[in-house]
Amino acid sequence: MPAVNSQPRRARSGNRRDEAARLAVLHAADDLLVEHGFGALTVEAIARRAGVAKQTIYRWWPSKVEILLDTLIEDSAKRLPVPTELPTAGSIRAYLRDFADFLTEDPAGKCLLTLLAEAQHDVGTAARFHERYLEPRQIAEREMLTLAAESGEISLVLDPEATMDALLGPIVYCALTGAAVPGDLVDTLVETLLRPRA
Amino acid sequence: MPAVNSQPRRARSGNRRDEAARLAVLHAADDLLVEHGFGALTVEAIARRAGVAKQTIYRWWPSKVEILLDTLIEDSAKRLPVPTELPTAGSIRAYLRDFADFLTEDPAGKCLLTLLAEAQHDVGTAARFHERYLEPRQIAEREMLTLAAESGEISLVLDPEATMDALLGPIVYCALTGAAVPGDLVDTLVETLLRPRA
Amino acid sequence: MPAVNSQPRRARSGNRRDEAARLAVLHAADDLLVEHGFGALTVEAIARRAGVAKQTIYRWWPSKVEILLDTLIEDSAKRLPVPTELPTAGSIRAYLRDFADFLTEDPAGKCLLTLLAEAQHDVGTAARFHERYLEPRQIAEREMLTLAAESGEISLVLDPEATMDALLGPIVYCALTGAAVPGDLVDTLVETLLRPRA
Amino acid sequence: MPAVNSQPRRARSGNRRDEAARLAVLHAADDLLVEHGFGALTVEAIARRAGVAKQTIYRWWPSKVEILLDTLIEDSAKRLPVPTELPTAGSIRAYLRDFADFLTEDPAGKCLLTLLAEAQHDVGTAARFHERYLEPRQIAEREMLTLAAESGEISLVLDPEATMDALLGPIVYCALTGAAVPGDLVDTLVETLLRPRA
DNA sequence: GTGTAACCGAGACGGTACGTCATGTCTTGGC
DNA sequence: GCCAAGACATGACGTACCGTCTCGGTTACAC
Repeated sequence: MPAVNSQPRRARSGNRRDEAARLAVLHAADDLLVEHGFGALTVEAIARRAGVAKQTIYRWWPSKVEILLDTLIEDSAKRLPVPTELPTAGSIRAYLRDFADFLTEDPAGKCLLTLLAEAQHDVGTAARFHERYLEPRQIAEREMLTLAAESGEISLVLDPEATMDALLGPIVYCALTGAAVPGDLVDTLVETLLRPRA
Repeated sequence: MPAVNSQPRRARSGNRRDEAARLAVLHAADDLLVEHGFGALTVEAIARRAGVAKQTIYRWWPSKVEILLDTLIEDSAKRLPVPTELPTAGSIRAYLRDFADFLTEDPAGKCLLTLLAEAQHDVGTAARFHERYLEPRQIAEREMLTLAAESGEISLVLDPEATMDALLGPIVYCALTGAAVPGDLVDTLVETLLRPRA
Repeated sequence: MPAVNSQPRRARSGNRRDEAARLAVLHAADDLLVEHGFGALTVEAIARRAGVAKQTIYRWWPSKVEILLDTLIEDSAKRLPVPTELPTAGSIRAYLRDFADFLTEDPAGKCLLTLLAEAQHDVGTAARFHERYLEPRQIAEREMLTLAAESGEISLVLDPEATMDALLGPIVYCALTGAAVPGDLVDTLVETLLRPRA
Repeated sequence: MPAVNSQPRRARSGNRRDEAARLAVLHAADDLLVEHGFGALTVEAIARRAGVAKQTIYRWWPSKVEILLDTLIEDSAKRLPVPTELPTAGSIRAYLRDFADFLTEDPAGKCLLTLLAEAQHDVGTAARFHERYLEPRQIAEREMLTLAAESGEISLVLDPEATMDALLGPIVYCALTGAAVPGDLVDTLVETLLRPRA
């Protein structure tokens, strides 16, 4: 199926950026990634699938990694907001469980794992991934922990940064190795590292 | 530089496999990976660097991933043995610290991260990586925990598998994100998840 | 020497075929053939010599044989037209002498011999060589003989096809064996097989 | 079918040349040539087919061309002797007809055409082909014509060399272009160029 | 209205690497 | 010393993508 969806697509907007093309590229990239893996995610394949010229991709994205980053950032803002307003042990636990589900079930989770992987292969990817995704999220997560600690909801054993590594690390590691995240793992870590009130 | 090292190389033994070529390929692959990253790790570049014909590589390895696996398995048997003989909380903690050093400092650690990453991109790689590296190691690690628990050295809060995920996950996650592994993180996790005697 | 010649080469016309590249390939192929023989005529060498990417060759020609056919057809239309307008014994004799010179001296003659040879090695080549070069030319040659006979210029002893075989065969055979075509051979054959008027 | 024929082949003769291997190579080469064409005639394929090691071929023949030459020389001595004892117009005509049959029907004729073709591609082959096959035969053929002329059996219009070119050329040309040799062509040429007695 | 400028699809181009095949040389070990 | 077996360095094969480039065609905005 080459193009996007039914409508005539003749909304081509002259000298403005074509939003339909932008979405077609984003969806094509994600579809290819989920269906055939990163190996099949070539710019030519994306262009083919999206019904778009290769040049249109290169005009707007410096690399296919940036396409995935766009997808990831949009999707994880929607699907996985960091609870920074009055966070409690409960909302943090829920966030971690959502994160586990996101990684193992959502197409955009595949996207995150892929970018984390590609960042190991290429320093440019690593830099952009940190800059655009990882660091903003880590800042929000640390704020979440700090606020919860200040409001007395939790009591940290380690500093916020190490705590988040200890909480997220096992989830990411399970996802990377294809294992399910053990249910009581998250609970136990929350219990021992956050020491929730009461 | 065609590498190899000093000795006359005339150990090429007729219709037997050339051990010098095998080592040259392994070292060339590791060197290229460390120096220029996975992107520069092409079969042609390995052959060039090793002073070996491309066909010689394809004769013995089905893919460059398998070359890295060979390197990883040999090196991590040497550098990172799982302490399965009379394990104690101390030896387990030492193992985890060695693991963190291995990942962040050793060339072969780069190799492990690369394979873990490439396994996200390609299901074949994932299968081989699990089969040849991850599962044998996980079995040994679970045995380590079980023996230590049975001998009363430690007392597990979670089952062995989840425990290892909780211990290794943060270390791997830090390595993947380029962060140093916080020193007290390992200690705290050992303390709370293994509950060492006395 | 990447060849091409003086003009700015910026005639590359977007998504249209690059005529400069086409000519560079044709000339590179012919040059290599004449200088180093068919054995050195690899697609890679042609690409190198023409200053062109290998894929550009494969995009337009299914094989190096087809490149030679293109050269041969263009050159022999220029250098060796079949005299089909009011042919006489004299013009036919001149055609045969031109043919002998073409085979033994012209670079494109080398091309014809090479294709005739390669047609012995490969049935696909044989088919294309007949289809694109040999048959059209044979048709023209038979027409030449028929017209000359009908206008009373010559009187055939054998049918046109056998006559052409008897006339061309010795010339081709001499060229194949590296011998000069004896001067009186052509004359004698014309005399005895065409029986010119007066 | 890897090997040659039934008998145990265990006549392998220690430090003398293995005649069975020699014949196996010759036959394998000819079979491959006839069955799959010159393109499939690789040294590896010959070795495989003959059940012989590659080195055994390289030990005795400098190239696959020399293998074909061996076959051709043996076969054409048997199948196509030049009638140099009391040649007549009739025996010469018979020789030409045999030659036509040999070229178009006999496996060894395929061999001759192939060598003639390969000689166009490679100067080394051309030299060896002339030296070992073509020149000895041309000498015998000229002697045939000279003897017949001296004994008054025929009367030459052209010198012997040009005459043989004129007689053989059309036959070879027809074979090369895949055409049948017209029956009356040989007769007419014999009639006009040899002018048989009475 | 009519340039004109930026977008778009299409796709040719010079490259690099892929994985395969045949070359001719070499060495082992058996006979 | 010959042989089967087969590893080796070399280099061409034909394919897939890379990222750059021009072409022609299509709006949308400025004049």
